[in-house]
Amino acid sequence: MSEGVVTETGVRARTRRAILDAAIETLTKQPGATLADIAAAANVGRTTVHRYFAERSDLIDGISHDALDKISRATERARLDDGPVPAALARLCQEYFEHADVFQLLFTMPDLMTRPEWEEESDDDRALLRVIERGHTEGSIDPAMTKEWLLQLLWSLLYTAWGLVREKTPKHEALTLCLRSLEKVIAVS
Amino acid sequence: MSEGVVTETGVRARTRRAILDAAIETLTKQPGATLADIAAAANVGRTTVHRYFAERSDLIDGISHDALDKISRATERARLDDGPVPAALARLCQEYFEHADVFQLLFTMPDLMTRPEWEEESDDDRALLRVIERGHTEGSIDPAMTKEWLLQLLWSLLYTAWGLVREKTPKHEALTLCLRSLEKVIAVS
DNA sequence: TCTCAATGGAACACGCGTGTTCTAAAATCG
DNA sequence: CGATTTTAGAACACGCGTGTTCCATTGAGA
Repeated sequence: MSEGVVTETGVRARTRRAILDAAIETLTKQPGATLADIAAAANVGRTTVHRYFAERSDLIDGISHDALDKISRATERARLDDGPVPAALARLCQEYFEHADVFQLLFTMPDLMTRPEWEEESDDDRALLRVIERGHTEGSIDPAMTKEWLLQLLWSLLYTAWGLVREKTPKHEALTLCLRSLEKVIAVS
Repeated sequence: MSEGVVTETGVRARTRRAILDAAIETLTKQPGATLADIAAAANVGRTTVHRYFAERSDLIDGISHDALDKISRATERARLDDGPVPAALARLCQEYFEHADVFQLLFTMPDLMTRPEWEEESDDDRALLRVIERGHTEGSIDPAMTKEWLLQLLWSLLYTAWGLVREKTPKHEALTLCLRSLEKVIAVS
Protein backbone atom coordinates (compact mmCIF):
# COMPACT_ATOMS: atom_id res chain seq x y z
CA MET A 1 0.00 0.00 0.00
CA SER A 2 0.77 3.66 -0.10
CA GLU A 3 3.31 4.89 -2.49
CA GLY A 4 1.70 8.23 -1.99
CA VAL A 5 -1.04 9.90 -3.95
CA VAL A 6 1.51 11.29 -6.37
CA THR A 7 2.53 8.47 -8.64
CA GLU A 8 -0.60 6.30 -8.78
CA THR A 9 1.19 3.71 -10.84
CA GLY A 10 -0.22 0.28 -11.65
CA VAL A 11 -3.85 -0.69 -11.97
CA ARG A 12 -5.45 2.52 -10.84
CA ALA A 13 -3.39 4.61 -13.21
CA ARG A 14 -4.36 2.44 -16.14
CA THR A 15 -8.04 2.44 -15.26
CA ARG A 16 -7.96 6.19 -14.89
CA ARG A 17 -6.39 6.61 -18.30
CA ALA A 18 -8.91 4.26 -19.90
CA ILE A 19 -11.78 6.31 -18.51
CA LEU A 20 -10.16 9.56 -19.56
CA ASP A 21 -9.50 8.33 -23.09
CA ALA A 22 -12.99 6.92 -23.45
CA ALA A 23 -14.46 10.18 -22.17
CA ILE A 24 -12.48 12.22 -24.67
CA GLU A 25 -13.44 9.99 -27.56
CA THR A 26 -17.09 9.70 -26.60
CA LEU A 27 -17.64 13.36 -25.79
CA THR A 28 -16.02 14.36 -29.07
CA LYS A 29 -18.59 12.39 -31.02
CA GLN A 30 -21.46 13.35 -28.74
CA PRO A 31 -21.00 16.32 -26.40
CA GLY A 32 -24.08 15.35 -24.42
CA ALA A 33 -22.95 11.80 -23.80
CA THR A 34 -24.04 10.09 -20.60
CA LEU A 35 -21.70 8.84 -17.90
CA ALA A 36 -23.12 5.43 -18.73
CA ASP A 37 -22.04 5.91 -22.34
CA ILE A 38 -18.54 6.84 -21.26
CA ALA A 39 -18.33 3.94 -18.84
CA ALA A 40 -19.42 1.55 -21.57
CA ALA A 41 -16.86 2.98 -23.98
CA ALA A 42 -14.18 2.45 -21.35
CA ASN A 43 -15.33 -1.11 -20.69
CA VAL A 44 -15.94 -0.17 -17.10
CA GLY A 45 -18.89 -0.06 -14.74
CA ARG A 46 -20.60 3.24 -14.14
CA THR A 47 -19.81 3.01 -10.44
CA THR A 48 -16.14 2.70 -11.24
CA VAL A 49 -16.26 5.99 -13.07
CA HIS A 50 -17.68 7.63 -9.96
CA ARG A 51 -14.93 5.97 -7.95
CA TYR A 52 -12.28 7.83 -9.95
CA PHE A 53 -14.23 11.00 -10.60
CA ALA A 54 -16.77 11.72 -7.87
CA GLU A 55 -18.92 14.06 -9.97
CA ARG A 56 -19.27 14.69 -13.66
CA SER A 57 -17.53 18.02 -13.24
CA ASP A 58 -14.53 16.19 -11.79
CA LEU A 59 -14.30 14.12 -14.94
CA ILE A 60 -14.44 17.25 -17.05
CA ASP A 61 -11.69 18.67 -14.86
CA GLY A 62 -9.58 15.63 -15.55
CA ILE A 63 -10.14 15.91 -19.28
CA SER A 64 -9.34 19.60 -19.21
CA HIS A 65 -6.02 19.12 -17.44
CA ASP A 66 -5.15 16.18 -19.66
CA ALA A 67 -5.76 18.25 -22.77
CA LEU A 68 -3.78 21.15 -21.40
CA ASP A 69 -0.93 18.80 -20.63
CA LYS A 70 -0.86 17.24 -24.08
CA ILE A 71 -0.89 20.64 -25.73
CA SER A 72 1.90 21.91 -23.55
CA ARG A 73 4.15 18.99 -24.34
CA ALA A 74 3.36 19.24 -28.04
CA THR A 75 4.20 22.93 -27.97
CA GLU A 76 7.51 22.26 -26.28
CA ARG A 77 8.41 19.61 -28.82
CA ALA A 78 7.87 22.14 -31.61
CA ARG A 79 10.77 24.23 -30.25
CA LEU A 80 9.17 27.43 -31.52
CA ASP A 81 12.15 29.63 -30.75
CA ASP A 82 14.52 27.64 -32.95
CA GLY A 83 15.22 28.33 -36.60
CA PRO A 84 13.17 30.18 -39.20
CA VAL A 85 9.68 31.23 -38.17
CA PRO A 86 7.76 29.54 -41.02
CA ALA A 87 9.48 26.25 -40.25
CA ALA A 88 8.72 26.62 -36.55
CA LEU A 89 5.02 27.17 -37.23
CA ALA A 90 5.02 24.17 -39.57
CA ARG A 91 6.55 22.03 -36.81
CA LEU A 92 3.84 23.20 -34.41
CA CYS A 93 1.12 22.26 -36.88
CA GLN A 94 2.59 18.81 -37.29
CA GLU A 95 2.83 18.28 -33.54
CA TYR A 96 -0.72 19.48 -32.93
CA PHE A 97 -2.01 17.47 -35.86
CA GLU A 98 -1.06 14.26 -34.05
CA HIS A 99 -3.44 15.11 -31.20
CA ALA A 100 -6.65 15.16 -33.18
CA ASP A 101 -8.60 13.69 -30.26
CA VAL A 102 -7.84 16.52 -27.87
CA PHE A 103 -8.31 19.34 -30.34
CA GLN A 104 -11.49 17.96 -31.81
CA LEU A 105 -12.90 17.85 -28.28
CA LEU A 106 -11.93 21.46 -27.67
CA PHE A 107 -13.96 22.44 -30.71
CA THR A 108 -17.04 20.49 -29.67
CA MET A 109 -16.79 21.62 -26.04
CA PRO A 110 -15.71 25.26 -26.16
CA ASP A 111 -16.67 25.60 -22.49
CA LEU A 112 -13.47 23.77 -21.66
CA MET A 113 -11.39 26.73 -22.72
CA THR A 114 -13.30 29.14 -20.49
CA ARG A 115 -12.14 27.32 -17.36
CA PRO A 116 -9.76 28.86 -14.82
CA GLU A 117 -6.87 26.59 -15.78
CA TRP A 118 -7.20 27.85 -19.37
CA GLU A 119 -6.67 31.36 -18.08
CA GLU A 120 -5.96 33.32 -21.21
CA GLU A 121 -2.31 33.81 -21.91
CA SER A 122 -1.08 30.34 -21.15
CA ASP A 123 2.57 29.49 -21.62
CA ASP A 124 1.73 27.93 -24.96
CA ASP A 125 -0.13 30.98 -26.18
CA ARG A 126 2.72 33.18 -25.12
CA ALA A 127 5.25 31.02 -26.94
CA LEU A 128 3.13 31.10 -30.07
CA LEU A 129 2.56 34.83 -29.90
CA ARG A 130 6.28 35.31 -29.38
CA VAL A 131 7.24 33.42 -32.52
CA ILE A 132 4.64 35.29 -34.55
CA GLU A 133 6.03 38.60 -33.33
CA ARG A 134 9.47 37.38 -34.23
CA GLY A 135 8.21 36.66 -37.71
CA HIS A 136 6.79 40.14 -37.93
CA THR A 137 10.03 41.83 -36.97
CA GLU A 138 12.15 39.52 -39.08
CA GLY A 139 9.89 40.13 -42.05
CA SER A 140 9.01 36.49 -42.56
CA ILE A 141 5.32 37.04 -41.75
CA ASP A 142 2.99 39.38 -43.59
CA PRO A 143 2.44 42.32 -41.22
CA ALA A 144 -1.15 42.56 -42.45
CA MET A 145 -1.83 39.25 -40.72
CA THR A 146 -2.16 40.23 -37.07
CA LYS A 147 -1.03 37.87 -34.34
CA GLU A 148 -4.54 37.51 -32.98
CA TRP A 149 -5.73 36.43 -36.40
CA LEU A 150 -2.90 33.97 -36.97
CA LEU A 151 -3.39 32.52 -33.49
CA GLN A 152 -6.99 31.65 -34.30
CA LEU A 153 -6.27 30.76 -37.90
CA LEU A 154 -3.76 28.10 -36.99
CA TRP A 155 -6.34 26.25 -34.95
CA SER A 156 -8.95 26.66 -37.64
CA LEU A 157 -6.67 25.23 -40.30
CA LEU A 158 -6.07 22.19 -38.12
CA TYR A 159 -9.78 21.81 -37.53
CA THR A 160 -10.38 22.00 -41.26
CA ALA A 161 -7.71 19.42 -41.92
CA TRP A 162 -9.25 16.99 -39.47
CA GLY A 163 -12.60 17.59 -41.10
CA LEU A 164 -11.14 16.38 -44.36
CA VAL A 165 -9.61 13.35 -42.67
CA ARG A 166 -13.01 12.43 -41.31
CA GLU A 167 -14.23 12.42 -44.89
CA LYS A 168 -11.66 9.83 -45.88
CA THR A 169 -8.94 12.14 -47.11
CA PRO A 170 -5.50 10.62 -46.34
CA LYS A 171 -3.92 12.18 -43.27
CA HIS A 172 -0.73 13.21 -44.99
CA GLU A 173 -2.69 14.93 -47.75
CA ALA A 174 -4.80 16.88 -45.28
CA LEU A 175 -1.70 17.91 -43.36
CA THR A 176 -0.02 19.04 -46.54
CA LEU A 177 -2.96 21.22 -47.48
CA CYS A 178 -2.96 22.67 -43.99
CA LEU A 179 0.75 23.47 -44.02
CA ARG A 180 0.67 24.82 -47.56
CA SER A 181 -2.25 27.12 -46.71
CA LEU A 182 -0.58 28.45 -43.58
CA GLU A 183 2.59 29.04 -45.55
CA LYS A 184 0.75 31.04 -48.19
CA VAL A 185 -1.16 33.10 -45.65
CA ILE A 186 1.89 34.24 -43.72
CA ALA A 187 3.94 34.82 -46.85
CA VAL A 188 4.77 38.47 -47.45
CA SER A 189 3.20 39.76 -50.64
CA MET B 1 -60.12 33.27 -40.44
CA SER B 2 -58.26 31.01 -42.76
CA GLU B 3 -56.00 32.44 -45.32
CA GLY B 4 -54.60 28.99 -45.51
CA VAL B 5 -51.73 27.46 -43.64
CA VAL B 6 -49.35 28.80 -46.24
CA THR B 7 -48.87 32.47 -45.48
CA GLU B 8 -49.37 32.65 -41.70
CA THR B 9 -48.99 36.40 -41.79
CA GLY B 10 -49.69 38.65 -38.84
CA VAL B 11 -49.31 37.84 -35.17
CA ARG B 12 -48.50 34.16 -35.48
CA ALA B 13 -45.77 34.78 -38.03
CA ARG B 14 -44.12 37.34 -35.80
CA THR B 15 -44.28 35.16 -32.72
CA ARG B 16 -42.86 32.25 -34.64
CA ARG B 17 -39.95 34.35 -35.83
CA ALA B 18 -39.30 35.66 -32.33
CA ILE B 19 -39.10 32.12 -30.98
CA LEU B 20 -36.89 31.01 -33.85
CA ASP B 21 -34.52 33.94 -33.45
CA ALA B 22 -34.33 33.50 -29.70
CA ALA B 23 -33.66 29.79 -30.14
CA ILE B 24 -30.83 30.43 -32.59
CA GLU B 25 -29.24 33.04 -30.37
CA THR B 26 -29.63 31.06 -27.16
CA LEU B 27 -28.52 27.71 -28.54
CA THR B 28 -25.48 29.33 -30.09
CA LYS B 29 -24.31 30.53 -26.69
CA GLN B 30 -25.37 27.36 -24.91
CA PRO B 31 -26.05 24.24 -26.99
CA GLY B 32 -27.76 22.54 -24.06
CA ALA B 33 -30.15 25.39 -23.41
CA THR B 34 -33.56 24.57 -21.97
CA LEU B 35 -36.86 25.28 -23.67
CA ALA B 36 -37.53 27.51 -20.70
CA ASP B 37 -34.36 29.44 -21.49
CA ILE B 38 -35.38 29.86 -25.09
CA ALA B 39 -38.90 30.92 -24.13
CA ALA B 40 -37.49 33.50 -21.73
CA ALA B 41 -35.11 34.81 -24.38
CA ALA B 42 -38.05 35.20 -26.74
CA ASN B 43 -40.14 36.97 -24.10
CA VAL B 44 -42.71 34.24 -24.43
CA GLY B 45 -44.25 31.65 -22.15
CA ARG B 46 -42.93 28.13 -22.30
CA THR B 47 -46.38 26.86 -23.29
CA THR B 48 -46.41 29.20 -26.24
CA VAL B 49 -43.25 27.60 -27.53
CA HIS B 50 -44.93 24.21 -27.40
CA ARG B 51 -47.88 25.76 -29.19
CA TYR B 52 -45.69 26.59 -32.20
CA PHE B 53 -43.32 23.64 -31.98
CA ALA B 54 -44.95 20.60 -30.41
CA GLU B 55 -41.71 18.88 -29.48
CA ARG B 56 -38.14 20.06 -29.07
CA SER B 57 -37.21 18.24 -32.25
CA ASP B 58 -39.80 20.28 -34.13
CA LEU B 59 -38.09 23.44 -32.97
CA ILE B 60 -34.76 22.11 -34.16
CA ASP B 61 -36.42 21.30 -37.46
CA GLY B 62 -37.59 24.87 -37.74
CA ILE B 63 -34.13 26.20 -36.99
CA SER B 64 -32.58 23.85 -39.50
CA HIS B 65 -34.86 24.90 -42.33
CA ASP B 66 -34.48 28.55 -41.41
CA ALA B 67 -30.70 28.27 -41.56
CA LEU B 68 -30.83 26.42 -44.84
CA ASP B 69 -33.09 29.11 -46.23
CA LYS B 70 -30.85 31.98 -45.15
CA ILE B 71 -27.80 30.28 -46.61
CA SER B 72 -29.54 29.62 -49.89
CA ARG B 73 -30.59 33.20 -50.31
CA ALA B 74 -27.16 34.48 -49.34
CA THR B 75 -25.58 32.15 -51.89
CA GLU B 76 -27.88 33.39 -54.60
CA ARG B 77 -27.11 37.01 -53.80
CA ALA B 78 -23.40 36.27 -54.25
CA ARG B 79 -24.02 35.48 -57.93
CA LEU B 80 -21.14 33.01 -57.96
CA ASP B 81 -21.24 32.47 -61.72
CA ASP B 82 -20.67 36.12 -62.54
CA GLY B 83 -17.30 37.75 -63.07
CA PRO B 84 -13.83 36.70 -61.89
CA VAL B 85 -13.67 33.75 -59.52
CA PRO B 86 -11.72 35.45 -56.72
CA ALA B 87 -14.22 38.29 -56.68
CA ALA B 88 -17.12 35.84 -56.62
CA LEU B 89 -15.68 34.03 -53.61
CA ALA B 90 -15.11 37.34 -51.88
CA ARG B 91 -18.74 38.27 -52.45
CA LEU B 92 -19.83 34.95 -50.98
CA CYS B 93 -17.73 35.55 -47.88
CA GLN B 94 -19.25 38.96 -47.41
CA GLU B 95 -22.77 37.64 -47.77
CA TYR B 96 -22.16 34.76 -45.37
CA PHE B 97 -20.38 37.04 -42.95
CA GLU B 98 -23.61 38.93 -42.39
CA HIS B 99 -25.32 35.80 -41.08
CA ALA B 100 -23.05 35.20 -38.12
CA ASP B 101 -25.97 33.93 -36.05
CA VAL B 102 -26.81 31.04 -38.34
CA PHE B 103 -23.26 29.97 -39.05
CA GLN B 104 -22.13 30.18 -35.45
CA LEU B 105 -25.01 27.87 -34.57
CA LEU B 106 -23.98 25.39 -37.25
CA PHE B 107 -20.57 25.20 -35.64
CA THR B 108 -21.90 24.65 -32.13
CA MET B 109 -24.53 22.18 -33.29
CA PRO B 110 -22.89 20.07 -36.01
CA ASP B 111 -25.75 17.58 -35.75
CA LEU B 112 -27.85 20.05 -37.72
CA MET B 113 -25.84 19.37 -40.84
CA THR B 114 -26.33 15.63 -40.63
CA ARG B 115 -30.08 15.97 -41.09
CA PRO B 116 -31.92 14.74 -44.17
CA GLU B 117 -32.64 18.26 -45.46
CA TRP B 118 -28.88 18.92 -45.41
CA GLU B 119 -28.39 15.98 -47.72
CA GLU B 120 -24.87 16.42 -48.97
CA GLU B 121 -24.60 18.15 -52.29
CA SER B 122 -27.10 20.92 -51.73
CA ASP B 123 -27.67 23.49 -54.43
CA ASP B 124 -25.39 25.87 -52.54
CA ASP B 125 -22.60 23.34 -52.28
CA ARG B 126 -22.91 22.60 -55.98
CA ALA B 127 -22.77 26.28 -56.88
CA LEU B 128 -19.70 26.74 -54.73
CA LEU B 129 -17.97 23.66 -56.10
CA ARG B 130 -18.76 24.84 -59.59
CA VAL B 131 -17.11 28.21 -59.14
CA ILE B 132 -14.06 26.60 -57.59
CA GLU B 133 -13.75 24.26 -60.54
CA ARG B 134 -14.09 27.24 -62.83
CA GLY B 135 -11.22 28.87 -60.96
CA HIS B 136 -9.14 25.77 -61.44
CA THR B 137 -9.69 25.60 -65.17
CA GLU B 138 -9.30 29.35 -65.63
CA GLY B 139 -6.08 29.28 -63.66
CA SER B 140 -7.24 31.76 -61.05
CA ILE B 141 -7.11 29.20 -58.22
CA ASP B 142 -4.02 27.28 -57.13
CA PRO B 143 -4.58 23.71 -58.37
CA ALA B 144 -2.84 22.40 -55.25
CA MET B 145 -5.80 23.64 -53.23
CA THR B 146 -8.43 20.98 -53.84
CA LYS B 147 -12.09 21.88 -53.98
CA GLU B 148 -12.89 19.80 -50.90
CA TRP B 149 -10.28 21.72 -48.95
CA LEU B 150 -11.41 25.12 -50.12
CA LEU B 151 -15.02 24.25 -49.40
CA GLN B 152 -14.18 23.56 -45.76
CA LEU B 153 -11.62 26.32 -45.53
CA LEU B 154 -14.07 29.01 -46.52
CA TRP B 155 -16.30 28.12 -43.60
CA SER B 156 -13.36 27.91 -41.25
CA LEU B 157 -12.11 31.32 -42.22
CA LEU B 158 -15.53 32.77 -41.51
CA TYR B 159 -15.65 31.00 -38.18
CA THR B 160 -12.24 32.39 -37.32
CA ALA B 161 -13.30 35.87 -38.30
CA TRP B 162 -16.34 35.70 -36.06
CA GLY B 163 -14.14 34.46 -33.26
CA LEU B 164 -12.13 37.66 -33.56
CA VAL B 165 -15.27 39.77 -33.59
CA ARG B 166 -16.34 38.15 -30.35
CA GLU B 167 -13.06 39.34 -28.88
CA LYS B 168 -13.88 42.91 -29.71
CA THR B 169 -12.14 43.12 -33.07
CA PRO B 170 -14.07 45.50 -35.37
CA LYS B 171 -16.21 43.61 -37.86
CA HIS B 172 -14.74 45.26 -40.93
CA GLU B 173 -11.23 44.41 -39.77
CA ALA B 174 -12.09 40.76 -39.18
CA LEU B 175 -13.75 40.54 -42.58
CA THR B 176 -10.72 42.10 -44.23
CA LEU B 177 -8.40 39.56 -42.63
CA CYS B 178 -10.72 36.79 -43.76
CA LEU B 179 -10.91 38.00 -47.35
CA ARG B 180 -7.20 38.70 -47.54
CA SER B 181 -6.37 35.23 -46.25
CA LEU B 182 -8.68 33.51 -48.69
CA GLU B 183 -7.21 35.57 -51.49
CA LYS B 184 -3.68 34.52 -50.57
CA VAL B 185 -4.60 30.87 -50.22
CA ILE B 186 -6.22 30.55 -53.63
CA ALA B 187 -3.53 32.65 -55.34
CA VAL B 188 -1.42 30.66 -57.79
CA SER B 189 2.19 30.53 -56.74
C1' DT C 1 -67.89 47.23 -28.29
C1' DC C 2 -68.03 42.44 -28.96
C1' DT C 3 -65.96 38.14 -30.27
C1' DC C 4 -62.47 34.99 -30.68
C1' DA C 5 -57.77 33.99 -31.29
C1' DA C 6 -53.48 34.18 -28.65
C1' DT C 7 -51.01 34.20 -24.50
C1' DG C 8 -49.06 33.31 -19.71
C1' DG C 9 -48.84 30.73 -15.68
C1' DA C 10 -49.74 26.99 -12.64
C1' DA C 11 -49.99 22.18 -11.96
C1' DC C 12 -49.07 17.50 -13.06
C1' DA C 13 -46.96 13.03 -14.67
C1' DC C 14 -43.25 11.06 -16.94
C1' DG C 15 -38.59 9.79 -18.43
C1' DC C 16 -33.90 10.07 -17.63
C1' DG C 17 -29.26 11.21 -15.94
C1' DT C 18 -27.01 11.58 -11.62
C1' DG C 19 -24.99 10.38 -7.31
C1' DT C 20 -25.09 7.03 -3.49
C1' DT C 21 -25.04 2.64 -1.05
C1' DC C 22 -24.57 -2.18 -0.64
C1' DT C 23 -23.18 -6.89 -1.91
C1' DA C 24 -20.98 -10.43 -4.35
C1' DA C 25 -17.47 -11.55 -7.70
C1' DA C 26 -12.96 -10.91 -9.71
C1' DA C 27 -8.27 -9.49 -10.00
C1' DT C 28 -3.99 -8.32 -7.84
C1' DC C 29 -0.19 -8.98 -4.84
C1' DG C 30 2.50 -10.92 -1.01
C1' DC D 1 -2.82 -20.10 -1.61
C1' DG D 2 -4.62 -16.39 1.30
C1' DA D 3 -5.51 -11.45 2.11
C1' DT D 4 -6.64 -7.20 0.22
C1' DT D 5 -7.85 -4.31 -3.31
C1' DT D 6 -10.68 -3.38 -7.19
C1' DT D 7 -14.54 -4.17 -9.65
C1' DA D 8 -19.59 -4.91 -11.69
C1' DG D 9 -24.19 -4.71 -10.95
C1' DA D 10 -28.56 -3.83 -8.74
C1' DA D 11 -31.35 -0.77 -6.21
C1' DC D 12 -32.67 3.64 -4.64
C1' DA D 13 -33.71 8.71 -4.13
C1' DC D 14 -33.27 13.04 -6.13
C1' DG D 15 -33.29 16.86 -9.43
C1' DC D 16 -34.56 18.51 -13.75
C1' DG D 17 -36.25 19.05 -18.47
C1' DT D 18 -40.15 17.76 -21.06
C1' DG D 19 -44.75 17.44 -22.74
C1' DT D 20 -49.60 18.08 -21.43
C1' DT D 21 -53.80 20.10 -19.57
C1' DC D 22 -56.55 23.66 -17.70
C1' DC D 23 -57.97 28.32 -16.83
C1' DA D 24 -57.81 33.20 -16.53
C1' DT D 25 -56.21 37.25 -19.05
C1' DT D 26 -54.82 39.99 -22.80
C1' DG D 27 -54.93 41.51 -27.33
C1' DA D 28 -56.47 42.01 -32.15
C1' DG D 29 -59.87 42.40 -35.63
C1' DA D 30 -64.77 42.89 -37.28
